[in-house]
Amino acid sequence: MSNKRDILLGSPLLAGLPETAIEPLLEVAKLKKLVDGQLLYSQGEAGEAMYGVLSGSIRLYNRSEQGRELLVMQVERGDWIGEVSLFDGLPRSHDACAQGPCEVLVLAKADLDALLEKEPAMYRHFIPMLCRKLRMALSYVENVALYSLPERLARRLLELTEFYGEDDGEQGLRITLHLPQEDLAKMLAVTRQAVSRELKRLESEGLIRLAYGKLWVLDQAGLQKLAK
Amino acid sequence: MSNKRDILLGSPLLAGLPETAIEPLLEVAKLKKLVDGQLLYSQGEAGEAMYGVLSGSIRLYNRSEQGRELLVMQVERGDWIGEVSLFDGLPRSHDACAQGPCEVLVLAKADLDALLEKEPAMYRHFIPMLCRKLRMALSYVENVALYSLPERLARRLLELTEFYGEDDGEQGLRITLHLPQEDLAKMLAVTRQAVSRELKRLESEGLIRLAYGKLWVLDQAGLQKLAK
DNA sequence: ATGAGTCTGTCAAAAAGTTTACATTTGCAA
DNA sequence: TTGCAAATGTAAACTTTTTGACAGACTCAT
Repeated sequence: MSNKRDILLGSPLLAGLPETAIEPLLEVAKLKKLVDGQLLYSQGEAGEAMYGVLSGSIRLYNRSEQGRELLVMQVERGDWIGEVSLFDGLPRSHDACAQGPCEVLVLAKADLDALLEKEPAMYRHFIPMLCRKLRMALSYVENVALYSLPERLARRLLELTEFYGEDDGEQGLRITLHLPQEDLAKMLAVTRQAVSRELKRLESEGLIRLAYGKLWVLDQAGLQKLAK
Repeated sequence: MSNKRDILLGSPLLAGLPETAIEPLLEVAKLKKLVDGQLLYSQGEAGEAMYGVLSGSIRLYNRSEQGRELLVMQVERGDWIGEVSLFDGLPRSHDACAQGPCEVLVLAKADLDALLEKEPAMYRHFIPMLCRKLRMALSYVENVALYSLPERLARRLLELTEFYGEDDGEQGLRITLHLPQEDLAKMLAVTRQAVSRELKRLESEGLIRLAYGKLWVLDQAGLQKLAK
């Protein structure tokens, strides 16, 4: 119990919540551990809870019947997912998979409803989150619909550098994220082969450096120019 | 003045708002008329107001530097747009253009802030709207990234039939919407020529009927099968 | 009724990305 | 250290869509 409380209070999940909401939330929320690849929920299901990521990361996928896969979002520690289905009652829009081992906080629909009933001021705290996700989705639309693969790849590498870039002593910024070309392809909605070809091209132009499972961004300005 | 009040009270814009919010809103909101094609706001600008559509429709576009255009959303009477930038303070994510003559209600940022300050319960009423837009955007992502042109076209035609389909005495449902193939192409993120080719194919298979500026859906089940 | 602007159909050449196939490299665990 | 699974590199053939170009059809306002 005290364990759950400590983890929760130490995470950014509750930042900005009114005091009066934190206590009851601590009461009802449950802790859940996920192993790598575990499915938290899947597209089409009814939404029974929302989840706060305490450690690890959760990936949201869309899958077509033909087996094509799209990696729409990676949610990190401190973020919530699954709230939309609780608000509008519609089915899950994605598969949610643990990427590596994860701990999530589970807030059941009934508990959320009760909390909101007692503390309607809490509604307000969902607005920035929804706005952020809406912008993310709209930007995804814009990118995939208006820009070619080389442009999208440059943009995505810059984004990833922003979030996961780290100076590791080598030249340039290392993108510290388990990110095989296969996954990058699923983000960009193209095949792995196409990504491989383009990455090689970027490397030959000196904009990035590649090694097995690793990627350094050497020339952000150069990528920016490609990104338009 | 009473004109504005009448229009407003007769529109679905205020549905669900608490009584205590409607009165002050009526006070501060302004009426604005737009001519066909008029730009309400444009991508990158700061958000100074949100807008409720009273009549006509507003289209949201993204444009690339290369001149490619994407028609992301068409907003109809009873819907609000532009609220996101007021909440998060970030620039407009789209160009907003009047499609045909429009009347919109203008709610300035300062007025919205004052209203929310006085009536924080109003935050709650933005949540369903944000959820709906988020789902729309996510579904757009899924479609454009996972499905081929023939599939996307079938899906879009079915959606349009849902919203704008009308029995006009002829065979099938007429899509009552000014929708040249050029615009359909901008929704689907392909060229007009590709849309023209695909529409012809659908017509030759008996799923739709085409005439200059008009389109009837003859076989929804058939489209559904194409849509996967 | 007519001319201008809008909308549609079509085609050939080019480009972009997929598919299929296979070889190689790397990291990790038994 | 060896064997396996994961990740990467490459290439030819193919498919889809774009590009650029043009002709014809339709509408509407003057």
